[in-house]
Amino acid sequence: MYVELKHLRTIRAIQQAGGLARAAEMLNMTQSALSHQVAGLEDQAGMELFVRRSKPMRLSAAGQRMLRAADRILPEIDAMEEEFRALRSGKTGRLHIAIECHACFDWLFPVLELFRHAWPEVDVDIRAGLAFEALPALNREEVDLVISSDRIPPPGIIFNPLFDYHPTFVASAQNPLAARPFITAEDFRDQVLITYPVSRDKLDVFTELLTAAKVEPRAQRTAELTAVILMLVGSNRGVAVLPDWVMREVKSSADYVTRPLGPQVVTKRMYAATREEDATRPFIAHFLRLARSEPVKLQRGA
Amino acid sequence: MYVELKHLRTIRAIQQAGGLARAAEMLNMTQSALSHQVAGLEDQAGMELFVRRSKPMRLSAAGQRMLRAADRILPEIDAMEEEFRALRSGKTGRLHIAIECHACFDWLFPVLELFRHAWPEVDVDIRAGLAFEALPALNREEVDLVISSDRIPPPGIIFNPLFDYHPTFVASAQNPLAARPFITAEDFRDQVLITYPVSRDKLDVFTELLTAAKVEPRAQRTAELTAVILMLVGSNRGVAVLPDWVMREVKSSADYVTRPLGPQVVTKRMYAATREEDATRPFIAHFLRLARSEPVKLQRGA
DNA sequence: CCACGTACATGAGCAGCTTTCATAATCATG
DNA sequence: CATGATTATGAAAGCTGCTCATGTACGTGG
Repeated sequence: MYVELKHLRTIRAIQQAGGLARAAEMLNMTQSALSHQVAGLEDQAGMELFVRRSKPMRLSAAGQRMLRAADRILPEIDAMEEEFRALRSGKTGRLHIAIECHACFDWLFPVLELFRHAWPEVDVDIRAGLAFEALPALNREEVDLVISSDRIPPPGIIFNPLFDYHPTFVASAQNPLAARPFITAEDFRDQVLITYPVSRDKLDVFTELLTAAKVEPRAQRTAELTAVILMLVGSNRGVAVLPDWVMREVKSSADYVTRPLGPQVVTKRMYAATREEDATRPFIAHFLRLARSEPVKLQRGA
Repeated sequence: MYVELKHLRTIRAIQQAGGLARAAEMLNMTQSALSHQVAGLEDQAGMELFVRRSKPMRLSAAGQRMLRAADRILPEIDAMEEEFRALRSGKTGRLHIAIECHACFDWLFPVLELFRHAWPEVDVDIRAGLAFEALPALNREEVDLVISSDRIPPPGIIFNPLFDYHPTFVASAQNPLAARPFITAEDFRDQVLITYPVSRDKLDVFTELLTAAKVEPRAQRTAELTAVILMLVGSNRGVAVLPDWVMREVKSSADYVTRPLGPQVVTKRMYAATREEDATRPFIAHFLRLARSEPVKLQRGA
């Protein structure tokens, strides 16, 4: 038995039109074509789908069963086609974001909150892409946008610059390093360094400072959440290097000191990687605009 | 955009097979055919449904949306086809019953209880067909079986005999007619007659007795439920004529008397009307068997 | 780095399904 | 019983969708 949507549409049309001739008109075909089609379908089904005893042909019990399927399925198809139309016109789409940078949650949530209101039809999701390689996933269309620091863009991928930030040293006010105007690699030798639980090539403090200087901190411990890291730092259990925008709550507190990395200030750039063809889509462009303007407000507010 | 189930099957197959070539094999067609089809579908959709950057072709975001539709719709189609197979093999079907006879609930429920266990897959329903003409509904396949007393079968309809019964007079033991050995038409002149609220041509007491004798009872009042009629009779508010099988509870009570209609005993036959082609279907035949044997047990138990 | 294998795309040709046209059969009604 | 409405049927045209043959792109191992 090989059913097609065509058949379901036919069943529904005959039911609605209350007769084969009228239904044929609804479907823009001749009465003859419909008659042939119905005959074929009944052949497939192996039974009569219509009662012909009364003249305007009516659905039989089996036909009514098929109508039930039609009434459930065809609206789903219509809904899907509607979504595709919206997708084509650019009013909707999918924005699944992978972040390689733990601290980015801080500015990403406010940005997404704004985005969500502007593009309610877009399917938004975040995947804390720590477990997998985010950039290849972009190519496979498993995700649509990757938040990442500077890297070499693979072919087909564009790195859209968002904003610059300063990886900033933070310690307890009790820590001896609080006396320094800036912090150098050597200063970490005697410190417990608290970081996110990711590989060193994704941690600014290593890529920008320690790896090049071949300095190993006294110890390293990890915490998942920014708040936890700051708590540990506050109780002088260690020091950390975090992007400047997460410092806004801490700067006003007397318990903490924040210092630039030095001697020359380290500046990094945050990027949103997208597929080449997506970069100009209206809602992606809007997201990029938001992701450029909102985080700097946090940085200023710091 | 003209989607067909074929396309949904294709999407699903490519997803499951993880590639176009393997999917083509699954669907028993050449790789070329599938490639053409996918191209056509993407043309319809107006966008790429697959990512071709990585070699085994994968679903794009839009393709994943279509896969979701496929995963919802195709199982429904499979289920329907399964039902049709069962329908063809006679293991299942529909048994929507219309009853023209109020008192028939009494024996119909026990019969359906037995039937339900034997044919759990058959869709059973009762329509208290008092509001509409049941026999034409049979022809239109709105119902599949009509419980009815003797009539002239319309063409295409078979009246399957079930059992014989005696319309029986019932009155309070206080009623003067309790003294009579049998009840004649004339006896109703002074009585309040309690009946179901249906037209006289569906009431045995009229069709078999009063109409022919041109006798009008002193008054007629109606009640929907058999139990209510018996209650009214028990308190001597009137008399009634009911099928013998409903008398079983009443006969043992000293409050009631039951008497045959006379002088010669009136016998009627109950029928189950079905469409000609349905009469031999296994589950219909089984229902008929049950409807022949079970009610007589009630009659004997009376 | 080249040769080869794998995976998908493309074009031409053809078979078969679907539609149309013309007409017949059937049914309901006045 | 004639008439109009509704569905069925058969033949022929047309088009869809398939296969075959071949091309292109990508990755891989010698």
